[in-house]
Amino acid sequence: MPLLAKQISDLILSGACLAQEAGKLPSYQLPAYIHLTRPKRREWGDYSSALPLQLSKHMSCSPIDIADQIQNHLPQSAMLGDSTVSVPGFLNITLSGEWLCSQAERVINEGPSFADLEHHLNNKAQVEFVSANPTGPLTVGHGRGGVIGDTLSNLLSAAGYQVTREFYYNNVGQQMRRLGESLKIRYLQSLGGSMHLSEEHYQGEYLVSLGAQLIEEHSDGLIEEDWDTFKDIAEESIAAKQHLTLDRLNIVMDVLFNEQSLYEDGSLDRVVDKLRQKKLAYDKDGAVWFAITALGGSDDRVIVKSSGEPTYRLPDIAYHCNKMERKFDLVVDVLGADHKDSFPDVLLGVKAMGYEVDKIKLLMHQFVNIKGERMSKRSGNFVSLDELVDEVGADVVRFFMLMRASESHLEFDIDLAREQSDKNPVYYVQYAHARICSILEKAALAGFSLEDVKVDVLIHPSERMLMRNLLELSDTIDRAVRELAPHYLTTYARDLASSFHTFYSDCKVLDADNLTLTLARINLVRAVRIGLARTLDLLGVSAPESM
RNA sequence: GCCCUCGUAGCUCAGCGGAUAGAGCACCUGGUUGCGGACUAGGGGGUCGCAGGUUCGAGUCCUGCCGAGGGCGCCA
Repeated sequence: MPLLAKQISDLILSGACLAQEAGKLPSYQLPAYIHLTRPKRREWGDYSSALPLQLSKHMSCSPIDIADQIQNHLPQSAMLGDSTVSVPGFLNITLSGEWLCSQAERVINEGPSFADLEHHLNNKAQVEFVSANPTGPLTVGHGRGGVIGDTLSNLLSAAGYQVTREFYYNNVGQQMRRLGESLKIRYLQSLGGSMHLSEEHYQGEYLVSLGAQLIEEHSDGLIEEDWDTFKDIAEESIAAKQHLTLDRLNIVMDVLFNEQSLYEDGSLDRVVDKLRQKKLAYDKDGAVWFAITALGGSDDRVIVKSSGEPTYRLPDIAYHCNKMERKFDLVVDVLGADHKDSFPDVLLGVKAMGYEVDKIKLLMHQFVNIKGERMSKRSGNFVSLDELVDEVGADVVRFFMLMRASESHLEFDIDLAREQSDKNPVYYVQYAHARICSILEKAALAGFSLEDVKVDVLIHPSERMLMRNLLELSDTIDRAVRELAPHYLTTYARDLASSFHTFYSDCKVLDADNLTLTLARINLVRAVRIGLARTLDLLGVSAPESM
């Protein structure tokens, strides 16, 4: 179905256009789309437009006159209930209550996809997220990126995109060497050796237990192996555990892309060669530099060290070129605040390689604080994502991670989430769903026939508000996709649940004395259940039938 | 020092250039001889960090300053 806001916008623009044709308004190029606001006061209707205020200067008319003329020329429409003009020049639209409630039938017929969009039906999107290196367990910060990326992917799918969820990891370079060394030292320590980790090494307990595990499996048979062998063992073990953690959060990747493959297929050399051809790469101090300043960037950067090893920038550029080769219409990098600074350099590199970089978007997210303490992987003293899921459960983690705008810091009070879990917003939403299920179960037992339902009996303000909120799911998906802002979904979920709870206390659904009203309300509730379940599904949160 | 993000109620935070700035928690007062009280109705509580600017209109856009976090490596 077309977006609610778009339909209203079209109505108002038609009215303005018709007024112009009738000579009641001066000719002036109208915008293709007008922004609507949701007024705070009920007498201002469901939607307001400030178009008359914006046109006033260009048309040399008073805003009120313009609003009056548009109102007089609004075309007939089933969805249009009432319109008013208010000072200083707003045009207010009230949706038809009967039309609103008639939409319940449509939602029921269309099912969970009722709010899906068709804007991007033949488009391909790729979302890269988490992208943790295989050097330790996932942190709560990775969890935030994971939930943001996965939910955004769900939203893109709902908007019509064919989505690829992708996880990129660096499995070459210095840090992997340190990982291998760290594990070897832990292994030797378990055998009674007196070697110690340096500050550069990974201190986490997970390598201690992995070292001990190696002794069970190989006894002292690995003593002669070098760090590279231990690196392979650690990488495989840690990566597997990371994906088990993601599984617990309902996050499953489509593609695991590793840095090593870019070395093996010659991608890195191709980037360097091409940059050299374009005079955008040069040699200095034994290293190869990327001439970022020549492209308008701040500083030139090394892409191949004097040791012959690439820095992370080169594979990052090659990887994004690879994404471009795969012909995605939209590429989203979900990055933590600590990694986002490299993004402009990568774009410059990809652009220099001859690709259109407009398709590549950044979704940056700030860190997560647990009880005010920042977590660090190297320190070995952190709350892992697994521990967080252990404490509060996957549903709460997913919902909480999306309650804040990505660019805001997120304070996750683990004690509060655990102790006062009754008051968690996620339960509020889930409770609404469970309540609905309970009602529908009773209705099913009563054996109502839903053949011939009259919707014009749904006249209570709580009923129309509930229906309006339900229909706004499409608009919410649209906006979340346009702005890459998956957190709009949690706000929407709370609003819809709140509308339902209000409706529930105002309107008794199963009323033995009024069959017509009962049937209409059952249908309304069935539609709301579909919308609520769909919203939770997009969030990756379960929709329990009882709790 | 330079760059990025944030600064809104006691706390945690929403807020799509529009009207009298909202929610949850906390505090206070009401509501089921009723479909799930994990609910609901209401109340108190605000110099939207500060100062300028753009605009008919700024919490929202621009500039400067202050504060918090992050980044500024031949680490990723």
